[in-house]
Amino acid sequence: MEYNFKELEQKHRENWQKNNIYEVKEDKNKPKFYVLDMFPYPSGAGLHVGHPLGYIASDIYSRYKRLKGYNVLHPMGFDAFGLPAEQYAVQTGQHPAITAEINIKRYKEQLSKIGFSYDWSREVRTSDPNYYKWTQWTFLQMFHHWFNNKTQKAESIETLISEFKKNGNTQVNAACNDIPLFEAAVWNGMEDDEKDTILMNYRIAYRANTKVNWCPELGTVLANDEVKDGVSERGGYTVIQKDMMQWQLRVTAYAKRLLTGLDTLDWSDSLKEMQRNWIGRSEGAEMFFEIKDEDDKILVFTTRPDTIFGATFMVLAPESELVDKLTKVENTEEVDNYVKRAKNRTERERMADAENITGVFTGSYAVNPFTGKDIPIWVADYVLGGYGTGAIMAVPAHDSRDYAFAKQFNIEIIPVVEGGNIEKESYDAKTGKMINSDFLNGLDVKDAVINMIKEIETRHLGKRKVNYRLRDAIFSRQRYWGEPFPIYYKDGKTIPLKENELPLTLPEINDYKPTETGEPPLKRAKEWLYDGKYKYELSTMPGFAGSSAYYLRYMDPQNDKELVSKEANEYWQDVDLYIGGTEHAVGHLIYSRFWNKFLFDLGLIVKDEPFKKLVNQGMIQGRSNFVYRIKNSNKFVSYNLKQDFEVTEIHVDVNIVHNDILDIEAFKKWRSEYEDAEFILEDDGKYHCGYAVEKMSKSKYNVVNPDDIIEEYGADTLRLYEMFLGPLEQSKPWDTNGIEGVYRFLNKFWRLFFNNDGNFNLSDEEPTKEEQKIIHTLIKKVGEDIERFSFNTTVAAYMVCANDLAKLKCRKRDVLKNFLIVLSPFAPHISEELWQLSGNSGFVIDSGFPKFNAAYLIEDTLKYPVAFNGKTRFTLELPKDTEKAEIEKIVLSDERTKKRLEGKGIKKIIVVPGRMVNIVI
RNA sequence: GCCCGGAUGGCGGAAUUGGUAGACGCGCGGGACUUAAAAUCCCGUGUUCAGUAAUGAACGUGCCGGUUCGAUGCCGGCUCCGGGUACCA
Repeated sequence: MEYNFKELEQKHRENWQKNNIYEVKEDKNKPKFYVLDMFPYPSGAGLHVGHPLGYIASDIYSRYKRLKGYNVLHPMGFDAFGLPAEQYAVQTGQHPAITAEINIKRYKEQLSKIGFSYDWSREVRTSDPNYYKWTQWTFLQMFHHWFNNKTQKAESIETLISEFKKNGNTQVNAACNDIPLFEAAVWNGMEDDEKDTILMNYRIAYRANTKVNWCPELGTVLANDEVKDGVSERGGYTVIQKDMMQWQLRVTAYAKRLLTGLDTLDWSDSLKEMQRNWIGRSEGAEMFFEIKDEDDKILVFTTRPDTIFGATFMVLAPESELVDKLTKVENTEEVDNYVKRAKNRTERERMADAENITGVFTGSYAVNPFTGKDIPIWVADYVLGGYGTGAIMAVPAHDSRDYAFAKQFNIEIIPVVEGGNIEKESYDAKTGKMINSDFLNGLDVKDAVINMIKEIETRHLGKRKVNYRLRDAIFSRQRYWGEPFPIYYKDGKTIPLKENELPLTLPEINDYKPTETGEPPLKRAKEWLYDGKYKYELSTMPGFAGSSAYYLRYMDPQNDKELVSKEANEYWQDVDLYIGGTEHAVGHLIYSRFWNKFLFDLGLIVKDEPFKKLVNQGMIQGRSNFVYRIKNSNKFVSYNLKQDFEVTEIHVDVNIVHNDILDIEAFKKWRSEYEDAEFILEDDGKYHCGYAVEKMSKSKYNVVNPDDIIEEYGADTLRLYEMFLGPLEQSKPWDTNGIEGVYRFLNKFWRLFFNNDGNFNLSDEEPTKEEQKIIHTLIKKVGEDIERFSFNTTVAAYMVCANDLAKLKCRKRDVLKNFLIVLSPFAPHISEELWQLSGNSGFVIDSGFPKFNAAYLIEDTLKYPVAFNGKTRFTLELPKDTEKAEIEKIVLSDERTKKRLEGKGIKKIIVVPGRMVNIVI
């Protein structure tokens, strides 16, 4: 019987589905295990061979855990809101819901062929009103809560109101916007809309004026993580800074918890580091500098309070409110021009221009509170409005940017830390002894910082302060294809919908472009009003809204009363294993953690962190092939002969190249222009192509479609080969050439179950000791390797085992049963077929992982490598329990040792029992 | 610039704790079976040198240096590649 993968794979997939074997329910008798993939955004292009890598890995782990007796939750769904479907809608007028539906269908088709063990009954789609009802609901909760810094928790806005009634806001320590203090009497005397305005400054979901990344081409704002190098991540369009009224989420309130929480997670160091950098905690002091002859003060943040004695000037960001106040009449024109120019520049221009040092003097002076000296106040764009206080004290001797500025404008440079040579450059290191610094002189930098902060606090100049780089998340998008805000506006007031009014569904419109006046597309929905009268919020939520809590929804996807029921959440708790790409390191993975912590504060879920362990699969790169056309001709020269000609390198479709040999006939048919192409071949009569590893993309003709691989080799081969390519977390190129190897292995494995006449035939004989050793080595290795996500070596172990058993012509039922079970996480179809042919009942996934028996692996003898000066020269087989002295004796009496020792004395001999022998001569 | 990874045969990669470097697979070379091909099976395959040969020797994990009886792995200094991030005070 042949290994007919096509037939058997389809048969079993249908059978699995018919029997719902991947559906799971809460089961208190079994330990739970939750394995999650980052759900895909279904694009029009479909899957290429790089996409399923992580899905295959998580599927293997899920199946393995299930074999080990766990109740495994392994769901899949679709992130269906988003920009590409909307842009397609703008171009063609096709409703994005239709585009999304088509793409999802295609994705599901492709995914289903790979044989994943998803519980599709739990599928979620972010664009489904029954799903986004809960996205809107969570938003409302954020609207109704504030963050108490004292308890480090979100609390109901009602607690805040009753506190205002009693004491005003004087004793409240909240994560909030800048707001003046007021007493209870003032609060109680306010009109309702005044109160609303005040409260808006405290809400976790709040609406405020802020500087945003505005992308004119896309007609929408973007979050910081959606902007890369000053252009939009999607599309690469210019992004400018603009002030706008926007909904925002107070992620910054959670900065501390987001940071400390990282220590409890089993994530890669690089990923944690990325999050730490993004959160950007820096410790220092905030302090005031008095203005000379004025009543005003400048508040600055510094991480180097120890260097205040070297602060010889101050710099304001062009955006700073102080600029106008502090600019002297005679400097007004110059400063205004400078500020105007700075404001009109895009992020990108500012970055490109970073080496150009610019700035203008305001005419005002501040007083250095420690030296008493007057120091000039400048405006320069190297100080950012959005970080710290938008103003700095500049210490040119110990900050490279201040140094460059001082050199440019001839400002005094006073060294206050011993170390560098400030003639040439600033000395930025935080080590050395203080000088020129009065009471700090002689102290180390570390101690000087502590002493200085103490002094600043005693003299009431300022206080210790921790600053974060993290910004609140801008939550409005001026687009159509997203979740509507459950908010309407009435008489200037912002009113949330009630829970029973959810979901607020997206209305139909006839044109998906922004309006002529630049308002969001929802403006076109004329009849879309609350109670027929009041305007809804017209912007929609960003992409990360729907993906921030989908892992909770999978626990209880059909619940229409709650986001997730208490029972379901208490059972499934959190994600034990999350697999996905690193591109979400600072976007989705920060927002999700924030979202989760918020829901945790409300007591709705039991875990503070959503993703216990996270594994980032590496990118699968493309492997492109090239042909070389001789210039001004239609003649192509083979790779190794091309140096004799002037040639153009041309990408050629990898699907018509095999082992870098071009299929010339297929090439001629590929493009009409190549129909009459001529070729200069090598001695072997073949055309050899060049190759390069680059990103997989259509334009490089190196895209490989998993459907084609499955058609030719089957899903099991695809699954094994994707894992065999290399370590999961590493980037590696896809090269279809190697796939024959795993395909051969599966055929070999198949043949183990058949006799010479090709009939299925297993023997019920007792396995020999040798056979037991082979299979138990495999059982041990597979368990260990899967646990540490070393899937490429697992595949190697299967091959070794199959080779060994084939050599022994072993057809023992006992042995092969274990083999097919341990293979089943990687190759579920073939395993299922052989499981059933072997006469077993049920499905292989419920068979239970075989128990490893160490007794079969015990050896009577050990092979000792004998090394001379650390280089192994021969090996010696000795009984396992040979004593150290005995080993030494045997080694020394060996002929080969004697030969090596001729004329030389032994300096030392090292014997490590059970390991090796090393002789130093 | 800063932070985090990485570099091993012609290629993808293995070596789990400092103990036989190159598992497994691809490719390549040779052979068996076959009228032939495919499939399958067997042998060889890091480099260099010596030898008719069996075999033997030297070198070898990006580079330079160190620790150690012993280093792909640890330490110091570089080079190159990938990723992240940036006038963040």
